Amino acid sequence: MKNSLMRFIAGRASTIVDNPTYSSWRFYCSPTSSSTRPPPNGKLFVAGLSWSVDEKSLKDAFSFFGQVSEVRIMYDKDTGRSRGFGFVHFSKEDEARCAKDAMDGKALLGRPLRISFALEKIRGAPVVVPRLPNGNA
DNA sequence: GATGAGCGT
Repeated sequence: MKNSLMRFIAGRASTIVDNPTYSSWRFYCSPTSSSTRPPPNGKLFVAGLSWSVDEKSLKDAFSFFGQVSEVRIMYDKDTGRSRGFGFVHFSKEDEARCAKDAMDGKALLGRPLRISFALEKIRGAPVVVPRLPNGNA
């Protein structure tokens, strides 16, 4: 909470970093934004990350919008550097909505963030080819 | 020593 990452998100909140009063944080999150239908999973796909952003920085940044349950950044297996995108899991879908609407398009560590709702990625499950029971291949 | 749209073991 006392990380300086907040300053990259909201530049005007530089004085609130060490203050417990977050009265200046107005993210205009519509509680009932029924205009769009987000996937009710609460998972966010965060791309456009800088290559020097790690998971704890992301979680620290997104924790202001809600309770982040999981943060995953994809790193390259060869170079070990981040691939520039990751995933943020929120406890509530409204918080994910809030974080997306608030952080999408804005810059984190100098690079503009591109947030969208994550897809339903099944772990380790390759795309199963639906075999029709007709047997005609 | 670089790069920059994207959907994950």
